[in-house]
Amino acid sequence: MIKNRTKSEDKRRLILKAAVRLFVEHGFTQITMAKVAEHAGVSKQTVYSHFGNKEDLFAAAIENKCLSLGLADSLHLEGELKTCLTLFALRFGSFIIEDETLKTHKLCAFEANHLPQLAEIFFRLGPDVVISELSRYFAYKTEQGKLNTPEPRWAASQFLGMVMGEARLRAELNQMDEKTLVEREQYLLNSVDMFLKAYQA
Amino acid sequence: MIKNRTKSEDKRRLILKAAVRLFVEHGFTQITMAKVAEHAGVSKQTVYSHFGNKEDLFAAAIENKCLSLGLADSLHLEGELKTCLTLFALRFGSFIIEDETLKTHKLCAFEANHLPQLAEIFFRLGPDVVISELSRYFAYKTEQGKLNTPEPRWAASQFLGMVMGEARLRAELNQMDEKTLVEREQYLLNSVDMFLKAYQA
DNA sequence: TTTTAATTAGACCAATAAGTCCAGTTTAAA
DNA sequence: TTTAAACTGGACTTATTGGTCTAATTAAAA
Repeated sequence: MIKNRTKSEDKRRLILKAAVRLFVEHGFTQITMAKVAEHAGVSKQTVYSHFGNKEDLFAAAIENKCLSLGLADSLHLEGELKTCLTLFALRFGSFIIEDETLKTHKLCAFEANHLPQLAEIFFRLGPDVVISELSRYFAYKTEQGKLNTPEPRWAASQFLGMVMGEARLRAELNQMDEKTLVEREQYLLNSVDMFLKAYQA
Repeated sequence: MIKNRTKSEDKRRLILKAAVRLFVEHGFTQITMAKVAEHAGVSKQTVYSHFGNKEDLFAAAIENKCLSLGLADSLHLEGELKTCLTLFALRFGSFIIEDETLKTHKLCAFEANHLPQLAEIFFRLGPDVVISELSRYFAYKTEQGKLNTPEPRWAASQFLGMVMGEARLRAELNQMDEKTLVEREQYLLNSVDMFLKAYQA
């Protein structure tokens, strides 16, 4: 079997790295095991030694990708309320229209039907984290008397939905246009104002 | 060549119908031309006679599906403001978590990379219609003095985002849970209230 | 050094699928 | 009835791919 020898672990990392890049860019069916082996600079047999079959390799690759997307960077919810919401809106608003984020999301959503575990991983490491963190923050701010959100999870859901907005719909379908993009920052600031107008205590 | 003879047109419709059902359910790569022919009760050659190749058949099927999803049913924006928004939220909120709607959306988003025309069709017949109609309605209500939305398209974007909410994210990834589902109507009513609190004149 | 695990390159297998071809049959128009 | 278009079923070609097997090579541990 495979132990944690240095060389072997190196190969494993190379394979995973290549798999992540190729799968996220081109999807499950378009990528062959031979291509992964080639891009990893490794023989096909070695790929099969480390990851038993294509589906397992795919799942490992997606999980790895989800963890490395950098979602956490958007989640520093500290400081004064409005500043905090604004910062989150701008950061997370950029994050969700990034090419890598979108490709991963679309891939997981699409393959969700025949690989349920995949969608579960993505949801748990992605949307669920964000909604939960935001809920917690809103509950806290309500407790502090700064906000009035009796249902923090609903408020989180609403805020997230607004931050996505038209830009997210367009980006997902490769229909982003100049107008939506240059107006995006103003739109996000406006959404924060709108949210506070409805929920500020 | 193929004229508009009755029998021939019938066959064409049968093929398209089968293609729509199969492609939407299982995606592009999973469906073979032989399967389409079989489900349409037609020979493979006939499929190729009517639609030159697999990609053309796919595009035709998706366009057909987009037009028949029944989006328009959500778009009767008439009557008193709050009633109208509530009705829209409930109808559209249901529409976007329907299985057929989701499958079509995910398919188009996923195939958007290598079939750009497809994503364009979907965006034009789907999201774009909704945002535009809602914008128009908000502009009108602002003109009437009932709302105060200086940027109607932003407000539309925000309202749509809220209507999607957590349920949409979950449904897309097959992670719908009981709680989110039974609370959905209350959530949508709450979103209408929240929107009006921020934007009612 | 010896031995054992890991890797490699490439042949190989079985299955699948897009698209073509064709001889014979059905359909419908003239 | 004649004729031409449309359809059928199935064989066929060509190409791809997931996965296995093997003999030879390399690397590391004992």
